Amino acid sequence: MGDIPVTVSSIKQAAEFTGLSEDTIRYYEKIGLLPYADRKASGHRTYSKHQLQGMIFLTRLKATGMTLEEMKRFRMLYEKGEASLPERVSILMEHKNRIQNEIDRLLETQKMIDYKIDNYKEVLVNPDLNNKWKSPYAD
Amino acid sequence: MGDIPVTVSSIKQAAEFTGLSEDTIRYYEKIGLLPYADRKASGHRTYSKHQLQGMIFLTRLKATGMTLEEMKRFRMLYEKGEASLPERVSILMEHKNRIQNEIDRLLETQKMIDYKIDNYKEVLVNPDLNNKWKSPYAD
DNA sequence: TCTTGACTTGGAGCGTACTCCAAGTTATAT
DNA sequence: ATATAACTTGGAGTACGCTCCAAGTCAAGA
Repeated sequence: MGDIPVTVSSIKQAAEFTGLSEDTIRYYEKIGLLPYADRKASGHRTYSKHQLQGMIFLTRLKATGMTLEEMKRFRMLYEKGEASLPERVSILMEHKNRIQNEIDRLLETQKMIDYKIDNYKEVLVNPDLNNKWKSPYAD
Repeated sequence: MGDIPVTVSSIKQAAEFTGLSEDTIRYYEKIGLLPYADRKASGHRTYSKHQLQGMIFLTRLKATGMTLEEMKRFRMLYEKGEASLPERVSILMEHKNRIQNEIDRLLETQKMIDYKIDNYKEVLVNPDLNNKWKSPYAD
């Protein structure tokens, strides 16, 4: 006995679930980032829970700076099956490293902003400081 | 006695120092994100250390997701002088919050990637798991 | 049956942030 | 003096990631 395809969602529901717009989902399919979706007899797209979860994962990758091209490459590897697992692992690890670098940069900038806010607050309390003492980033 | 203008850098040196391209610096000036730069008699742009530091600060804001429009607004306030200090502080604090949210999202995604990599590694060790047990994000 | 809303396709258009180019001027090294 | 590099301007073009539209089909309730 074969699997029963559990294709439950319309594109509208998929959009609600993933936070993507319907247009964006169609666009992703058009550029090959998402596989050609199953259609009902009417031609309307239909999505399984599994596919929706895959889409959510893609949105996480996108939200953390992966380009559509890289995501597409990742999906292509997935389609190739198990033999591509090591390469998929290395793509994910590389992306994780990029995320770490991004976090480091964000933390540094937060510090810089704190420093600048402190300067601003000192000037607010004692405006004379504004011209007498200029720190880096004090402008 | 007036200040001696310490305008030392060419646009090329400014580009090297800030990591922006020369074209980008000219573009920023064109859209009003950077003030109209001082020129030498020849018409060539010239930048002071102070201006270079301001540019570096802008690159930090940009690298952490601030749009050129927001940065422009920040600079406009700066031009208005001290009266705009409270508003500048609030812009910076808001941006700092956005950075924090971004950091949180990045950390979450890192966790998700770790989870997925772990699944992949289990499948690599025992390929039978690939079809028998599908976790979320396992595709 | 009729109407309203959801969906389809292909393609055009858009916002952001550059990036490149042409034609001309200025600076510098030999 | 001359060649080469650096710079100027205005404007056109590009890359990415959507977003919108027109014209038509399909679905579901009154």
